[in-house]
Amino acid sequence: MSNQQNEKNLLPKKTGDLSDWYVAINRLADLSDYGPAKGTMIFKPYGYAIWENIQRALDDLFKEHGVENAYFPMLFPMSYLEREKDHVDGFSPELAVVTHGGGEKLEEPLVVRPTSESIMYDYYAKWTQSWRDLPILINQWNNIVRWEKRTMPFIRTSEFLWQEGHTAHATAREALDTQKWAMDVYRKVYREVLAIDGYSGLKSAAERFAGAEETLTFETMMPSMKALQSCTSHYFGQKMARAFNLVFQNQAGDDEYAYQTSWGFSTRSIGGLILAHGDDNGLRLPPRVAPIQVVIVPVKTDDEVLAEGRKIFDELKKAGVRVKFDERDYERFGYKLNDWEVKGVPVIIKLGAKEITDGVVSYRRRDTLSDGQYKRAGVASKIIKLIDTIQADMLTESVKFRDENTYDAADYDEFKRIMADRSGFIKVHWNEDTDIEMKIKEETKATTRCKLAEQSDGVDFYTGQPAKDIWLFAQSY
RNA sequence: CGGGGUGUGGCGCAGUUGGAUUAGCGCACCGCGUUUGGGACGCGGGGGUCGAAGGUUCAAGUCCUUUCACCCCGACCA
Repeated sequence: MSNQQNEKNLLPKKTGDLSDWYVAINRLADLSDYGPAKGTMIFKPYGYAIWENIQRALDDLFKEHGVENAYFPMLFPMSYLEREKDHVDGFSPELAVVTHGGGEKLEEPLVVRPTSESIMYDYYAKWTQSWRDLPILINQWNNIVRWEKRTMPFIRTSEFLWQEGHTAHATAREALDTQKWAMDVYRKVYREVLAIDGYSGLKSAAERFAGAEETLTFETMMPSMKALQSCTSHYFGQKMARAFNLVFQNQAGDDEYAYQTSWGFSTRSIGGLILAHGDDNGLRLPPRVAPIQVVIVPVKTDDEVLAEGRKIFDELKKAGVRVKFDERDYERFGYKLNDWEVKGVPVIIKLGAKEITDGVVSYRRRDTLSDGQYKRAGVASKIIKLIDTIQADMLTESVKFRDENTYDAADYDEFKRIMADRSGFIKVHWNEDTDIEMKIKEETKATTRCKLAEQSDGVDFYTGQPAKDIWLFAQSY
């Protein structure tokens, strides 16, 4: 933290130095801590609980689709990565390599997985003979190490957690459908669980995953107007299968390389969540990811209030709400309210003698900071409705923010003006050209985020030539 | 990897320019009491050897040398 404030552990303004705010909120909301080695982080219980909620949402959707979980080793020989040239070129700059084990130098160094395509596909090849062995639909929840030069808790760390799904199919169609299915799942979880909307589409050749033929991405807008690449889904065609000799005999009796996909969703999403929804008072968690959805804070911890608090607690718990009753008697009322506000709990119930006398339940919504009351009788169903409303409102807010900061640019001058004046996302007609892309990056710092699915007749904003494709540009995180 | 910065109780910092009594402050922590409808107050406590190593000096947090680490800004990335 840079300056004076924090006399009382208060949070800096989000509208001030975003980096200060981000670091402070991680500490004050008890989300994370720095690890002892550069770029590593500790997921504290409250932060990890958010991840568990995300995991559950994704995992359910994967399994519904027939994807099974498995686990492959974290260490494998360097030679595995080297079997696909683009793949190793993409990852070698950020590899952690184990050269010694048991006090002796290893004959062949082992890499700590930066992603698992190579080791998994080698085994897929061993397991596959016939078209009947396909598809293979495997996911793993694991950790990944990439030696990042510039790190930030959750957003980019040397070690991070994610899931990586890896599939092999008998046809290109099936693989492409799977690639798209995974992105649909991701988009759904971002929207419906994290209450964050963004843009999805195909990456340009320059921004594509190392070794992939096509990469689908979901790009979300952060308050700095920078884009956060929030998850990706790749189509490999037969490229990886060739490198790993993943061959099957098709129904006609011919040998054929399998068609493959991989897709990943990482703990970076938590960083996006913090940045997208947080405000000057701290974290704001959408109810579906919130480890605690409702907290009951007693004004005084006397017997009457405690008894009533426990009753409300039981009712909400029975109704399936993740609820906490803050019975701490060594902290004051005001302190506790602020504590839960910083932690982003969606609904705070304030319980005192007044409420008991009047037969009501007072609450505050964290998202809007507005207060309200319900009749005591049947309060659980009201709270559940409130939780749904908050979830929906936060998504609406996110969509609005995204749309309000997305601009069209007819030509490069306008493009440059927008980037310089207010930043944001820019939609343009453009014919993909890597040289032009590089030039734009140099001049404006903006890069292509993705090619949107929509198409229309228009003119290329850079060259003035006819163009159908609509591309999204922004500065990336 | 380039540029900038910082290492002093758990956290945030002052002290370093011009070396010198037992190294300070705020928050946090412990005890007691008074408080309690939006981050309480009083009194009393505990805790650091100044990132590390070496050197100069009668004397080093402060000067010199070396070294390590982390943070921020850029190029690379989920």
